[in-house]
Amino acid sequence: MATRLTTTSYAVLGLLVSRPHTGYEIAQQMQRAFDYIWPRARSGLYTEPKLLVKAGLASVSHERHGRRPRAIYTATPDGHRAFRSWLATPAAPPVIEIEAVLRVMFADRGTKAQLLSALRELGHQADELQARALAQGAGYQAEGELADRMHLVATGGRFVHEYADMLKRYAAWAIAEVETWPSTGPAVSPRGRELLDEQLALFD
Amino acid sequence: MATRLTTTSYAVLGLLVSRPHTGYEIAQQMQRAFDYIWPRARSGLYTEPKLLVKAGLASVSHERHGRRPRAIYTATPDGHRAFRSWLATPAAPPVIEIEAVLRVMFADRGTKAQLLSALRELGHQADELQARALAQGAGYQAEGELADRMHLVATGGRFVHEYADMLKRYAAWAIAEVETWPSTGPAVSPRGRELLDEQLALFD
DNA sequence: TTCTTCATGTAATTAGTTACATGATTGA
DNA sequence: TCAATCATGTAACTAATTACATGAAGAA
Repeated sequence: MATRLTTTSYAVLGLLVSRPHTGYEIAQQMQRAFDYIWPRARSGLYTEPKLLVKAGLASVSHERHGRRPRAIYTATPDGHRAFRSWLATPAAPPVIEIEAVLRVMFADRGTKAQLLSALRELGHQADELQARALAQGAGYQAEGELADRMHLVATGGRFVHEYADMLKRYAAWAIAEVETWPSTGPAVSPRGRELLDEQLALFD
Repeated sequence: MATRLTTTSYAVLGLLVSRPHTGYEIAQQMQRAFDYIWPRARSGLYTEPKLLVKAGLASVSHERHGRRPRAIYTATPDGHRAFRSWLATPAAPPVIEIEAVLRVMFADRGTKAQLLSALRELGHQADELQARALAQGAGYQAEGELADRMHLVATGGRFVHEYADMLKRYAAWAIAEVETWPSTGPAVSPRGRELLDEQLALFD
């Protein structure tokens, strides 16, 4: 029976706990608020609330939107309870996927120019991320709906900012470092030893 | 025909390009070197090289290990070419999944203690990550096999270090911030406005 | 001999994505 | 009335995970 709920399910349930949402509103909120730290494809978000209904954690009512049906989901008392007990469980550890760094590790198979370009790209992506997050933060300043959750939005938003900043700093550092190499090949290996030692020395 | 290769496939191909690997060695290397930035379940890594063979990018030879068969994979000339042209393509943008921050955003549904505990947990996870990465870095100092790729390993390793450091700083900051709140509820909303303004001011 | 760790995979399942399709609303 | 954008989903596919199973080697 009740197939185990995922973190994504709980994120959606969390939205329904505060007020009823249509499918579209769920998709929108998930992207606006969580896309930076819990990215999911929009289309999949339409199916999540159905699972919650099947599990008894949400209820649907169907309205019409012109001639189209539209579903409105609300958390049931069971849903409220389930969400509260989820908050008491340990959180999944952080996960990252950074292809640019994978390319760093394989850079000796390619050219220095390719490596630099991957790193510059990473820097740009971080810039954009930070800009988007900033624009959104500014947007929240205006709105009333989130007024009493602003401390939480801001505390979450700070993470995104710090993260993007870290990416930028790393990209800049790596670019400067690689610039000093004659190539990505084994010729630079004395520098490799230095780098490694330097890094281990960051601890004491 | 040839189903499109994933980044994971190319990571495995990258290993085969430098020398032949058994399935076990592939799994081991992927975990040792890439688990921090490109995590994949061990068992799945055994099937990746089969796809490469099917695509003509690798070849297998079968040895016996006692009575058990064991496959040894090597990149074909096509495989070398394919890997080189992959290096010329743009890298996928970075992706993160940080459940702890999701819990921050929903913290008004739970207790302050729960939020603090999620944040402390994040801090510990970052500590462990950094410790593991450090131990591994130290391991590389000894070995000879990687000597001529040390500059790359160190440059990639630096990322992991910076990333873990960022997590630790954020967790510490957020804990200190939340400690000043009477609760996670809406009562603290003036502080919310301050936090947001502060954040927007980080740009100028 | 037995335990542990190293080594080698397969089968079943699932969470999530891509691609597709189309209705409704609003403003020019 | 046309274009753009807002809104609402479904179907097919796939990358990846979990769970399972077991042989080989070395140490005690």
